[in-house]
Amino acid sequence: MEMDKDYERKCYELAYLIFPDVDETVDDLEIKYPERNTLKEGAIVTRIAPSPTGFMHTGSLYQAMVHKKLASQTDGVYYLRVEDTDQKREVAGSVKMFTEELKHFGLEPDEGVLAEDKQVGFYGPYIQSKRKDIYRVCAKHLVEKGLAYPCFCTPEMMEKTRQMQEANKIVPGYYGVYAKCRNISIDESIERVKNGEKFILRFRSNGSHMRKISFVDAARGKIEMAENDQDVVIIKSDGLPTYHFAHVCDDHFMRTTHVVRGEEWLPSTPIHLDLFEAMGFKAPQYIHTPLIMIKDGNSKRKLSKRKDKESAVSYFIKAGYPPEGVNEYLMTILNSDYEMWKSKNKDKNYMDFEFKLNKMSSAGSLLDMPKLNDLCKEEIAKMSGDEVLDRVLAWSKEYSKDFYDIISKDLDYSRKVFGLERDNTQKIRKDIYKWEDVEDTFRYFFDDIYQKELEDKGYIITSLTEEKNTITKDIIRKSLEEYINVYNEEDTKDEWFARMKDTAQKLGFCVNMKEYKAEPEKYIGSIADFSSIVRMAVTNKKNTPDIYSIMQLLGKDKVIERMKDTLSKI
RNA sequence: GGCCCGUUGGUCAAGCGGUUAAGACGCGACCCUCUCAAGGUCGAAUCAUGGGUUCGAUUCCCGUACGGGUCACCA
Repeated sequence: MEMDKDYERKCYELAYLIFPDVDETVDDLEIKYPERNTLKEGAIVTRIAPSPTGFMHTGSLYQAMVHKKLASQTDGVYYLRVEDTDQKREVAGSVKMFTEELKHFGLEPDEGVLAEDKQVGFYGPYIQSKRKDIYRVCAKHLVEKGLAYPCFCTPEMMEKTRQMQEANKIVPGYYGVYAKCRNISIDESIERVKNGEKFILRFRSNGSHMRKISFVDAARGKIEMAENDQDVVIIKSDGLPTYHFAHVCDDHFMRTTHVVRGEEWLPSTPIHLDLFEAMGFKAPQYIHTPLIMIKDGNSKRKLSKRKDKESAVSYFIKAGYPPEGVNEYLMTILNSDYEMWKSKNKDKNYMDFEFKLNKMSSAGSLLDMPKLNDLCKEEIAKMSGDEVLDRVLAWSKEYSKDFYDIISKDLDYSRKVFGLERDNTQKIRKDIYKWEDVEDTFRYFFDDIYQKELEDKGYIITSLTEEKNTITKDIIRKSLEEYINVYNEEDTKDEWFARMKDTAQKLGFCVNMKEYKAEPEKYIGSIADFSSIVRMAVTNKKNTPDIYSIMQLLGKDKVIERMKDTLSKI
């Protein structure tokens, strides 16, 4: 009894020695950062917690979607907290990039760090390096309770212990008898701190590896794991907390109800539960999301920052994937019944969908680029020509300046180009899924690009002779010569095609595809071949939308000029 | 290696003890067609494996294999 009182007193003495300037208490913080009572029952408070490493992972976007959905569905709060406790890895400008990228996808938070210089909310500061005082109050609390202690071990000593443990096949780590500083007397600790010896702070775990704990993951259900028995570091030598400790303090005092994080955190959840209990805090609900994988040879692995360009959200922005399409894709891998719902609610978007935690898949899914492309294609197909132009303008201004200059020269013309087979309701063109490809798809509409391509790659029309030996250079020449004479810009589409057929027939082409297919040897080629000659002469492309519309857009002079030019090169 | 999570066609997946095992992407064929893209019709293709439990297992339990994650003063 006497001893306990004495020990208790010494813990306070030690706490005071370590934190002489901390006079706030955990109870003070409880009052300063009260529970969010204004929220209605069942409101979910979530947070996205990026580290400012200059890189936003695609997985973070996926999680941002979960946060946004959960919070908005329950009239809760989704906030952003910057986790910058590892100052070595910090990259300037990260916060700006992160918030802008979230915004790009319409997944901006409601609270916390909303922009580089903008924080909103009563639970701040929302940047961990600015919350040092809070962690110190909490750490002091643990020292006072005898639940944290100074550790004087050097990295070299730690390394030796680890090697010994590995050699002897003992569970590695700092715990039990291997936790040297855990087992020194409180008097010695006090003495060594007084002497100015360097130390860090460790948690004193009372857990045992032999016991099991279980908790309910809101997406995966009950999970059973060994209790934590590691005396993890809570305050590092730079005075900042480790992730484990910051998570516990912040999510408690920011009143987070649901912690949505990647599966890689699952193994350390017992540590967090242990810490929550030690602090006397109620633990939040955990949701561990599956990792996004990528195919690597015959196996799959986690998206890697170094190897996979798709691991960075910025990749999708730079390539000009429409955010709507990316979001659609994320939803399909996020909630298993989304695609079903979507097919019944084509006109609605993902914000109208009721996201359910128990419908979350727990297996890591492969990033399926063809599927993403398809979804993006569908989204772009919904846009009008004007909208496509606006988007291409906005994208190219940022990522393809030359192209931007070219298309903004004559906006009326560009509007018609991008409205091609798009504004005429019935057959909507679906051949673009990202803005990056637009320049190549429409290159023949813009003289500068068209000319450059001819110089670089040459005239592809001669390739026709290789495909079909009846189509000789002579035939191509005759076809163009003939067609130049009869082309009439005033023709309606039907008249135009009749004229095409007429010309083709005179030269020996078959104008009826069925007849041609039945007896191809009777003709030098079909109307399709003749069309190809015209198409290539005008666009230098094998495949394009309807040539009539293209010719109309280009105008007679240019059409004739291009055909003559091609003629001179055969 | 210890611990944890996971495993239905090539990919994403529905299913929650009895189904001809949905659907989407991709792939193939055909149709439409001036070429593509699109659209239409059709098609090939899946319950990792061995034991239980049960009248009956894709579904429940255990083992095995395989894949992934994690074991820091990084998050």
